[in-house]
Amino acid sequence: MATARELAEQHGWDAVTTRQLAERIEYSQPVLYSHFRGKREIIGAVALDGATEMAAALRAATAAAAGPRARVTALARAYLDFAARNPAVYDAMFQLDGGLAFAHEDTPPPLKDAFAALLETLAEVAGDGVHPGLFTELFWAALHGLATLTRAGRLPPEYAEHRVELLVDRLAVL
Amino acid sequence: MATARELAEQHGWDAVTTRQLAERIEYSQPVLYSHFRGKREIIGAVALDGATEMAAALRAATAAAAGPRARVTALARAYLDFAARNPAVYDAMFQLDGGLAFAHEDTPPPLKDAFAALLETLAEVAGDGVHPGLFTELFWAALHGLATLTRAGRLPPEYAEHRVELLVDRLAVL
DNA sequence: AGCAGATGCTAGCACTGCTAGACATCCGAG
DNA sequence: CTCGGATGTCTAGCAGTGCTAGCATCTGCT
Repeated sequence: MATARELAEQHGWDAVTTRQLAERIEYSQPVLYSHFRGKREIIGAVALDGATEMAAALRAATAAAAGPRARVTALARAYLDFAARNPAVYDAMFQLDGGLAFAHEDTPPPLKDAFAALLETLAEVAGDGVHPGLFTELFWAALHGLATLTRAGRLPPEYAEHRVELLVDRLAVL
Repeated sequence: MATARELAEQHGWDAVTTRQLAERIEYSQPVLYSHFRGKREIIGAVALDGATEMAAALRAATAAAAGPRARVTALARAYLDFAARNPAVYDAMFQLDGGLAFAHEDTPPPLKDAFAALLETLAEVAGDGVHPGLFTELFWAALHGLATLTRAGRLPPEYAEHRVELLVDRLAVL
């Protein structure tokens, strides 16, 4: 898993072939298949790992901020920062097919927890009469859009900070 | 191009192999390479085609609505509707690597025009002192996040409409 | 009639994820 | 002290991928 993640961050997921991976861990290919059902499951494992890490990063960022507005801003920045610093892991979580279930009762705990980390901070700024879960989904979608479009070169990176401020200003009810 | 799009919509982009494609158009593989430099360019061509179509769909939706609020809501619905109805084309535009340039001066006209279609309607609700382009980028990112996360099964589809309403309520200044 | 360019094909390369079957090695029962 | 089975690993190979080199054929101009 660690090697897959490392390889993906260095040369992109395209470079993470079973042969490359096997060579790096100094085993032959079939050994991989006695630990994972296939490449998809390797991606899924990296994704779960990343989800745990992201949840921790989000909580650390919000804990260090005082007041609802500062917390939400810190949350958004931490999210986008995580996506920018760990593009391969972010891809494994949300872009690639890791065979993971979302928004079901059988969603793996790390994923649920990452969503919970968002919810904890966002619930207090959802506004009256707005379901916190729904608000979190919307806020998350906006962050996800910013993260993916920016990294894919679809949005110029210069004004990233302005977009975050606008996002918090408009979405959060303070 | 039409065959590639058809095949992608029916069985996903994974099924769009040069062999499959060649067989469907009743030619051999190498013929594809005398029209396109590679598979990437085929995806790019489908993407450009889709961008033109999307721009038209967005303009048609907003033209039929009266008042800023109705226009923005119609725009958002039309965008998400397009993504839901043409998942393969949407993927070609924003998810896959079609070798297209974004946010540069050499961005292909259809892509610029699709962004312009968003800008036309969103500029009037950006709010005072907010750059219309920046606002459009943020709104677009939110829509993109909703579209991709919903289709990937990351967001439950039941409350899609509520999310759109919340998005318009919060982001647009009316 | 003969040539040139366009147009298409067959065959093949290097790569992908994945698997069957053989081979070693070790551990515990008799 | 032997030996059967479990365990772990490997080599070799399959079917499929994007892409290309090189050869055939057909068309239209001179």
